[in-house]
Amino acid sequence: MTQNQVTLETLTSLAKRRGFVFQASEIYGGLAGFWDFGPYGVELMNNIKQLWWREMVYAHRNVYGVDGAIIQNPKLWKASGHVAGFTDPMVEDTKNGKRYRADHLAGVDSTDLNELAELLKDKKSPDGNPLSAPRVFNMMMKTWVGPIESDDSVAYLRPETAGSIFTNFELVRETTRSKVPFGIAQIGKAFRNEISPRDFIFRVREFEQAEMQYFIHPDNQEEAYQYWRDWAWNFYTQAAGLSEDNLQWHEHGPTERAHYAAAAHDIYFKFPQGFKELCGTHNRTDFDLSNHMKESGKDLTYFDEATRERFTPNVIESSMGLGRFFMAVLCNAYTEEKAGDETRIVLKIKPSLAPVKVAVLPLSKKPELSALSEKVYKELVQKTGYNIEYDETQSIGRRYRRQDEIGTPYCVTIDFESLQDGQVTLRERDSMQQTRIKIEDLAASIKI
RNA sequence: GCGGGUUUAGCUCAGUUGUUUAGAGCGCCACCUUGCCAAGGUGGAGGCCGCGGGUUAGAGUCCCGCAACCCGCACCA
Repeated sequence: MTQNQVTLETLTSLAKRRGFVFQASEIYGGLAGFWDFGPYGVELMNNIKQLWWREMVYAHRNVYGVDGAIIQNPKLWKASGHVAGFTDPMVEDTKNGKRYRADHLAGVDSTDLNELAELLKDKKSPDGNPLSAPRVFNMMMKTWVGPIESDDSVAYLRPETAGSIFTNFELVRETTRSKVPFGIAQIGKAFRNEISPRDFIFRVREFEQAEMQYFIHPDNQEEAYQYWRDWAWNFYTQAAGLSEDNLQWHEHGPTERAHYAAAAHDIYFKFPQGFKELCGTHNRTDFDLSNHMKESGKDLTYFDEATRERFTPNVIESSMGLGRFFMAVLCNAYTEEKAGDETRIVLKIKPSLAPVKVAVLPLSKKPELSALSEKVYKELVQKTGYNIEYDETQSIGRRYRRQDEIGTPYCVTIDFESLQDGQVTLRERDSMQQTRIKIEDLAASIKI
């Protein structure tokens, strides 16, 4: 058995062939950085979201969910630092086209193009070539609200979901009558004009995040930071079933951190292209609430009745890219093993995450078998509520392999004896073990 | 965004120095098979050869532009 030897090509090919992920607007040649989820992809993604939501929101009695708008008042992104931080002045080497941060080359912390142009006037590129004039690169996607495109109506598609959590901090606290510490969680799309989308769905321009902001007393930073780091590790290894061998910690150095973070610990996953970021636990301090107070003029401080103390809550963030997690789940599950002379491809995915839980497979297309199989199928759907598939085409072996390839944990086969004895064969994905059981015991025998 | 490579069936790929109806394996569909791990037989569907322009009597093949993907570089709040 070789596990996690999957290449990016194998993964992309499987994802398309089996209906997990398609290139967005493929018939028009696609669009760099955008992907669509197919029938099995959307099931897997929904299961992933459900798992995270359960472990994050339902498992913590002081964590609440919200679902914010993608487009917010542009002032929000000014306060969050994204208008400044996401807009980088860049210069180009005029000979070889290599691009550099103008402020880095000039050795100043400035986004003023005139100032940078002046400072870089006589500078050469690291390769000794003349530089172009500095230009602004904006990573935020722009749009216009209302039918008239003017500077007044410019808005941005959110570059991260967190923004609306901070703006709703006070409303959520009030409506849930929460005391600090408490958390607000959100799953949703975010958009960034990445310069070069890469590596399948790893680096994309439209992506989905699952993140939670935990509001705490400033004295509790260490404790909360540690708690959410441990939570993240347990989530991936226990709840999601990722192998510990495929995960490692990565602590951000001072130059790596986002503009808002005082400390950052990422978990990296062993993707086909190497160990790369899967999720992050960041200490955002009071950066966000303080800036929103400044920009909005609203008071977002918290008064602790017990200690008679007023303070600006600090924030520990737990965030993850769902597309990356999706990819990690597939990589972690992908297995090739020998079955006779053939290579069997099987996604050893956690049953709770599997896109299809059970496949009902009549051994023959004879009407009397189809009738019983349809009945078994319908009853199973009703009793379990699972996504269940019905397949009667081609040989039984082939149908098993189809289900293996999408990670279906159970197959039920119905034969002519079933008509007599009311029993069917339940086949388990990983062991390929078969057991004969009564139809009425079927639903209870399926362990997800 | 820069440099290099690639793009032909759902997938993986072959197509010679330009020439008539563009191929293979796998996959898919139908029929046969009381049939349990990609079996076999027969039949079938599926390609404007990435898109657009050009050269030519004639282009999958040569030239130009664009797009997407892959590998480096740079970028990654």
